[in-house]
Amino acid sequence: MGRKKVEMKKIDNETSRRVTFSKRRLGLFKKASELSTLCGAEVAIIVFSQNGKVYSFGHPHVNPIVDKFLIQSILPEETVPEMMNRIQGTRVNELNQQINQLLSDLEEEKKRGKTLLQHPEEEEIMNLDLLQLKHLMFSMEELKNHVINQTNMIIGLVPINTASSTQAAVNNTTVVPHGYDFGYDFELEDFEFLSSCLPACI
Amino acid sequence: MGRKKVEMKKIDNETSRRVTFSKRRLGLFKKASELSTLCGAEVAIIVFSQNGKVYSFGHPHVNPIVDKFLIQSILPEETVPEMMNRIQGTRVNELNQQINQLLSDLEEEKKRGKTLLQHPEEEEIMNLDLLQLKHLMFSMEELKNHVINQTNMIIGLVPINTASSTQAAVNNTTVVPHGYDFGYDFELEDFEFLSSCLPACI
DNA sequence: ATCTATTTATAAAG
DNA sequence: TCTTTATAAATAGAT
Repeated sequence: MGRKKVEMKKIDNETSRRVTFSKRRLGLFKKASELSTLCGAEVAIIVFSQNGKVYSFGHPHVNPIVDKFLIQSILPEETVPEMMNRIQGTRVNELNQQINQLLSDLEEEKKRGKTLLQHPEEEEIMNLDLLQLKHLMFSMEELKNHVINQTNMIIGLVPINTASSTQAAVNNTTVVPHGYDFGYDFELEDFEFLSSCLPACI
Repeated sequence: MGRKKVEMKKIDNETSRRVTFSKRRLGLFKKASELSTLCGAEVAIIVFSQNGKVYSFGHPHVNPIVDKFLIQSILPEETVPEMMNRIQGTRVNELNQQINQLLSDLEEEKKRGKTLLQHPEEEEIMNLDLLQLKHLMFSMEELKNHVINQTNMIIGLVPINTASSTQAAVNNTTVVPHGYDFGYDFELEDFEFLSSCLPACI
């Protein structure tokens, strides 16, 4: 796209390499911006120059997209679009309120010496929310392991584990000591434990 | 770049929006690939379609660039290029060996009832490595808080904290209970604690 | 998916 | 670095 066709290999001349980097970086960001505007997509770009300087672009913002990507890349593929739809359509604190409601319902039921699970209709609601919580716990546990593995790799403290994010990291602290891989035959205590540790479990 | 100039607003027609998304996404990735090749840069792109489907590009790989960005965005700006240079030039396990060496040196010194700090030359080496460790601890603590805040924001459990990554997250577990913000008047135990918890401290 | 008319990006020059 | 300009590349609309 210029006076001459350029060969697709690293530009030898330092000066023209820098010039090309500047021009094309801006061009790339412009293209990303257009893609975002025209198609309603979220785009994040991270560029490190050869000198280690960082440039980033994000519409609307880089970090939320990066975080979404990290979670996305960890979750089983088929659950992701549903989860994202649910999350994006959820007002802040709405899920929190749901959990609080469930917990106080639960508390009331316990006082009456019953469980919600004895009511078929409420059982279904409960299972739905437990499934969501289970997925969240899974994603956060995996995210933690991913971050640990990647950070270790980056700082070179342990040998590179090529299958990092899908394997559990070697770590001897148990953040979620129990109730993590429960099925539908869960204990009520597990549910309370899960809810209480959600904001601090990473 | 086509038969007609297009207005820079979201394309109304669903079909042509999808077509444009496909075409331009590929174009964007191609541009990124060229930038990377021509200029020796590292480029990562994350795209979410309007339907929440994720597409990513990374040269050489997405995740290492994303992780580098997360750490980069947390560290004080002036230390980053040096740190990255040091990290990139360090063979895997080299830093680990350095730490082990320091720890065994430390053990020997303790047996003799002395500390390395009494030797000016060794003190300097020690201070350098402690500074590095301190920065690492700082970055990891901040990274953890960042991930906690962003995840909470994403899943909507707590109100959005707009200054997330630079503020400590509200969390009542203390991952690093002491020795985190130490200066040069540190305790030897702190150094051992730091080293021992590095792989598990996120 | 493939084809072109056009627009856009950009290499080289100023 | 900033502008200009000739040309390569990307792509909008059509098939």
